[in-house]
Amino acid sequence: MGTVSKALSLLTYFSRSRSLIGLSEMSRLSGLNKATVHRLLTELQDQGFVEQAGTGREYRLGVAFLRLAALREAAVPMRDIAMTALTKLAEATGETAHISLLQGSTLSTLAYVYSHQHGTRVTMEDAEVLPLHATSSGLAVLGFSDAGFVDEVLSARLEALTANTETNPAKLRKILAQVRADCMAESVGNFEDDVHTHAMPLFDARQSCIGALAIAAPVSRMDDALRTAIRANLRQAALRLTRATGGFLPQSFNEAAA
Amino acid sequence: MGTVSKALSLLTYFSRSRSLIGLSEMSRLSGLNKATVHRLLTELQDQGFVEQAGTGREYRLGVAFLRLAALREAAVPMRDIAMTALTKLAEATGETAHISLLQGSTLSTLAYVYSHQHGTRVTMEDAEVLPLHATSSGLAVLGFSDAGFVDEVLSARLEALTANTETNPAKLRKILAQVRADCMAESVGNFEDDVHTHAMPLFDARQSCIGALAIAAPVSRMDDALRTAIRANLRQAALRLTRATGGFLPQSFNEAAA
DNA sequence: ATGTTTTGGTTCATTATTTGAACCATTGGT
DNA sequence: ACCAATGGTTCAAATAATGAACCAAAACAT
Repeated sequence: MGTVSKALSLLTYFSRSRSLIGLSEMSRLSGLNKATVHRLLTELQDQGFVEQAGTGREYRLGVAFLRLAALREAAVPMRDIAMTALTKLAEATGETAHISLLQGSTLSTLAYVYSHQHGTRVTMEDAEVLPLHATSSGLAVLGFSDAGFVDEVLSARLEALTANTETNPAKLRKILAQVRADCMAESVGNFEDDVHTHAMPLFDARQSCIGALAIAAPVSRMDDALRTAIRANLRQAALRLTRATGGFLPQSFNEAAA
Repeated sequence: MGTVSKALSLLTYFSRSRSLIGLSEMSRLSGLNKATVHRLLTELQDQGFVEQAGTGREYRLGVAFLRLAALREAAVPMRDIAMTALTKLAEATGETAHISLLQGSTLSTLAYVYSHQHGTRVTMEDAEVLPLHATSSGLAVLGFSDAGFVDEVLSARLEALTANTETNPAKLRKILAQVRADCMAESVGNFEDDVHTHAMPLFDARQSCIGALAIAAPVSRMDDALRTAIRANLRQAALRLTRATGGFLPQSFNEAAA
């Protein structure tokens, strides 16, 4: 594994619940020698990608990400376009709309918008990590990812997060076939009880799946009319979002959507 | 120079006006061999830090920055806090408020807020690059940066952007001494004609200066009352912003501010 | 107060990775 | 049709990275 890849992979150990990581802890998480981790983190720190904070001089993500994210948004206003799409989706459906991006073998929530039409709603958190096998967003992504990646994900230990979570790889493959046929994933109580979600994949300029757009609603509100509205609005919004951010739909998606 | 540093330094060549860079172009900009650049960019691409787009398969910043910026904001909501501070500053002063972060030897605009109290205003652009020697933000940063960095900046070729731009290193050092005494930088027509700006430095958890908070107004509106209001509001907002994002003021700043 | 464990950090002989001149196929310009 | 520039690849030689062993300080347990 290249040195640059090693350094960048250290960044993936940061999460919402683990925003500060010490040197020894990072060594344990990554399996790399403490001296190696120290050197890699020092190079990341010199360029502002991590910084030290906290009492024990733990590391956290640095301000370079804010800067470069702003630069990336100036070039491809993906988050801005996503916020517009999410707002419209939330208004049109009355439910929570969110977008997440692929990070390794998980999804990271980029943004979400709540609807205020009801007294209850499905809640999200910034940068929340979503598993691939147990969410509609994850299934949408897997449905349009290359076979090697799907194999890798399905051969890992799949955690049952609710009584409903599907963890049988053969059954998941069948679900993925359906996702490909529908160009949409649907999930009921797989990740959280009483939550019914729909998701569609998003693609980049090279037709690679990079994330998903999703709508989450309480099961109790999901009648046929709501489901039809969600499916129609989500389809339109996801296709528009991929195109608006300079992405292209893969052939397999186009064929199934026809 | 370490391999990781080399790879990350490639990212700094992207700018608002140069969001797509081809392999050969990046080789010329960085002075690195084309094969080396290709390998470094490939490793960055594998982790989502750059992606290929455009007709000639040029590279641009990737979606990983959006994801990790969201994660960083979840941990230290600096941009969120900054937007609140900028909004208040713009309202309190009636002028354009903005925040920029240090990137190498320049500043990168992170966010800005306009006031709508007047028919005219100083305008900004997302991710706009600001020079250090010719802006109040830059002078604020230099005033509270280590001597080696100041030497490096002042020994480079300093561009005269207006007839007013100070480019004499000895004079600039005198200006920096004044910035340190005032804990604030002030600049009239140095970067743009007819624009009067004030800026204060922002610090990180290790007391390093990482950027500046600034207010820009047309020269024609800058009377004593406005100047006093700007200075008071800016001082309060900058100190609060450093503290709210877990930063600490360096000793030199505390002594001068007393 | 003392001893133990764990931490962040450093060193340098050894090992692994990176480098870049030379090359190739394709695209763009004249 | 020819030339220039592009993105991309190869692999012997060169350079950087590695990690076991070590250190001082801090945290923890008694």
